[in-house]
Amino acid sequence: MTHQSDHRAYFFKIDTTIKKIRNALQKQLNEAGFDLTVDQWVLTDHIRRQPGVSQNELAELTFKDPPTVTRIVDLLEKKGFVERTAAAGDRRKFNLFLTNKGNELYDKAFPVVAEIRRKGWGDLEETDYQHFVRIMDSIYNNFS
Amino acid sequence: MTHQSDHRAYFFKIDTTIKKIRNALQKQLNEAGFDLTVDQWVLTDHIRRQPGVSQNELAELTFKDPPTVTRIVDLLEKKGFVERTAAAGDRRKFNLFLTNKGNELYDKAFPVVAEIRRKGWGDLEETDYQHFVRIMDSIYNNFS
DNA sequence: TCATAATTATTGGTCTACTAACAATTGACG
DNA sequence: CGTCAATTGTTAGTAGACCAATAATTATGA
Repeated sequence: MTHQSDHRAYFFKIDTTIKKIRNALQKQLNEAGFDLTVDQWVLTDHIRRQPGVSQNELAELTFKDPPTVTRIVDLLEKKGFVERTAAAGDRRKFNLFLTNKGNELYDKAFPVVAEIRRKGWGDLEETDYQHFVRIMDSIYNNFS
Repeated sequence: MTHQSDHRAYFFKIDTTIKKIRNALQKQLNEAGFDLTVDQWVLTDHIRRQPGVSQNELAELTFKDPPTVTRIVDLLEKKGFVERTAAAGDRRKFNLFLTNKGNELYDKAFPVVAEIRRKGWGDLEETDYQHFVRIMDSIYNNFS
């Protein structure tokens, strides 16, 4: 990697790619009539898979900040998809669960999200995925 | 790519990687004492390389929205790094230039940004870069 | 020419990211 | 036990991303 111009490009390329994925997913969610943002979906997905998870755990799992999680959970709660329950044995914590409405939403939205994911990966191969993971992890770890 | 779990991961991995890069770069800019965010740097960089560029051109180059560009340019102008000049022949447009202060900032900040970029790529190879570009472009184009 | 469409930039509103500061609670330790 | 530190979650403020709507200007076409 001797050419400076190539070095400059990798930040830009990752940035534009994630924007494109987000836009495509948001557009699909909107067109399918879901009252849900991409990040709200991400939290919903984690709560579904790990019922009772706390907000701090959610922050670690999603690489979001605790204040960001607070606000997204606020919105999900206001929409009636998620409920905060006092955690047994620690009055600082909440356990998060999907409501019935939240579970219904999840069941309907999941196929839409899965389809977008499949579409984005297209006909890239298993070996591509290995390259992809190795390169992304390498960049990530170079900053850790 | 038969395993669903792998499919789900690529969005997440791109998202966490770009966050990590942004955080590292912002931290370096802060520690070096620059009054500049990452996105403000991105616009500054483009204006330096293409003096007189318009805001809409900047939006296309950076994949940002015109309103976002307006607001970032507002901040750069307020800080005295950028000036808007009425475009000759089209009173709707501005031509953007770096001020002397902006050029001085650029000269000082560039090495810091370049170092972070180099650090992030680490000892990944030229062939890795080719894989990287091919895979990112493929995902991008699958949504276009 | 003149009405209409397109372009350029802006403003307003919502959502997410990040920092800093804070309250409430819990844990650690003398 | 009682003080101090750490943890959990929240609020406030700034910045950026996106959508929708708008004003001003320019381009188009009957």
